[in-house]
Amino acid sequence: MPLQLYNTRTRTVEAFAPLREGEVRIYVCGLTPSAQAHLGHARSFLFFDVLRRYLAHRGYRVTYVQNVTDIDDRSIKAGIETGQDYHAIVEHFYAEFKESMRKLGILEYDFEPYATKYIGEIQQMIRELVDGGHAYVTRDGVYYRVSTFQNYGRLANRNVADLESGARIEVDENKEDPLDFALWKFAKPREPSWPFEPYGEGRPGWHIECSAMARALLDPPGVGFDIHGGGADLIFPHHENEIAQSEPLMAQPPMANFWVHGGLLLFDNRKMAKSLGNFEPLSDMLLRHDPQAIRWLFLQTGYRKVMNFTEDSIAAAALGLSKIKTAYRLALARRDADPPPQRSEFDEQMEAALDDDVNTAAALAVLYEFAATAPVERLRYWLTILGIEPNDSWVAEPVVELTAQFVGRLQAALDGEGAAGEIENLQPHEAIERVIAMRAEARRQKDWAGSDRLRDALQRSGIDLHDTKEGTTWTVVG
RNA sequence: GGCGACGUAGCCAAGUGGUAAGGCAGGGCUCUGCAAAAGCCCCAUUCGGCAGUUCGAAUCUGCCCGUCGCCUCCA
Repeated sequence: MPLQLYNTRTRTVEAFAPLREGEVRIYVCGLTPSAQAHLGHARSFLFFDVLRRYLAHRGYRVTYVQNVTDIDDRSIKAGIETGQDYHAIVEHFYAEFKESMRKLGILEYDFEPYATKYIGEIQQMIRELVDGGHAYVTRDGVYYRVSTFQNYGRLANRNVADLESGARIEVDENKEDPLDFALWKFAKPREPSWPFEPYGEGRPGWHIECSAMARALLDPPGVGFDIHGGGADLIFPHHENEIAQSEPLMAQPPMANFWVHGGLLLFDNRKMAKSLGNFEPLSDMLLRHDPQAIRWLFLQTGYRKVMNFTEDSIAAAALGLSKIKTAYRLALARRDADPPPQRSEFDEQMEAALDDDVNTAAALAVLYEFAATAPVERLRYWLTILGIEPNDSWVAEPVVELTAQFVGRLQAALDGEGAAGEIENLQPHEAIERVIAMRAEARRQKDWAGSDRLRDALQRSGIDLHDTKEGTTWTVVG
């Protein structure tokens, strides 16, 4: 069974097949870094990261492009108001975004095109549109003539008449039609601009960059690429406009075979926005929460569904993930008994879940079912496909949280046991091991009271003990 | 006003015609000197409401109630 994937273009779930044998080309609309990114951005990009990893698992060579809109009205305005270069602002926020993506375990993109690095390609496309009668020049820019594109509104299931009657479209007497949109904006004083003969100096409109960069990087011949993605809020007008700009110039539309959109993330049941007072930068949120728990939380919900974020939900996800971490640790301990690598029921069920329109929630259920019995190598493999790579923190005790003061605290807790001196000058983890050894000795002598006092001392110092058949392990608690 | 999504146990959530996955929380048991951890088991006669189609509906149709999104920059 091939991968089944929902296609916004056809509004159905379809069997995925690449246009070129063995190769999948994906373009995802990236960030406009004129402000800090938030968790909603993370949800969207996290989904495309999983899709990409799974396509690679299915044996496809994946080319993943995610653009950077490094010029827009907001960054220009902010630059003028604060006296900074608009591009310095963009670079600052984008660097912060990339750091967040790294923490979330998102794979590096194959191409990360900046709009301002593709001015030539953008201008070339605008020329072709003007030459073909799809665009016209006004006093303040070059506009796309929507009336020349028959399929306008098809992706978003809107018809032109309804759109035109809508009261929310601003009236602009420069435009032939209210639906027409800017391809090129002529420069006003102090605005960054590029020369563009014969039309006039200025900068690209928002939508044209994606059309131009997707063509340049994924589809020079104009016969389409495989997947175009983004958040559901981009369907209209952004993706509709991209199609309108691209398809009249193509040898063989559609622009993208599959259009894939991720559901939006809400906070307090509202879209996150500064004006609503529910905005928290992604970088701050990553300071408060385990990035893998955030990914786990998103994996629990269908990618197309609107999802409401709450602090309770992330806490529950973190607990659920911790169970998997423990299972992984146990799997590591019994790895000698693992069967030789071969396809198993576990693999079958994971693929069945992910083949079904990337049903990560179902995949997680499979993971929970097999976590206690699967070979550690398979467990690691599938966790990695989901972007949850087991790292050192999964197996090693988090000694980093223990400072030199910890030993002092432990000594104080041991006061009266005559054991404080035993751990003098030891590193935190050595001190813990020492006390565990002392407790083991006490237990051997059936000195339960003494054993329990040592355990209590560790507990008061923030260390929980777990007795297993293989020996005693410990974890740091709050 | 137009377009669309959603409403499943205390909470999160999968399932979209064949008789309710999974996670968190809760309860029980096993193991253990005790505890913790872990493992096993239990936990919705029912899917916002009301009609209808069907042998059969959480899943399809209609109406109603509620929540949200897009139509303007937006992942």
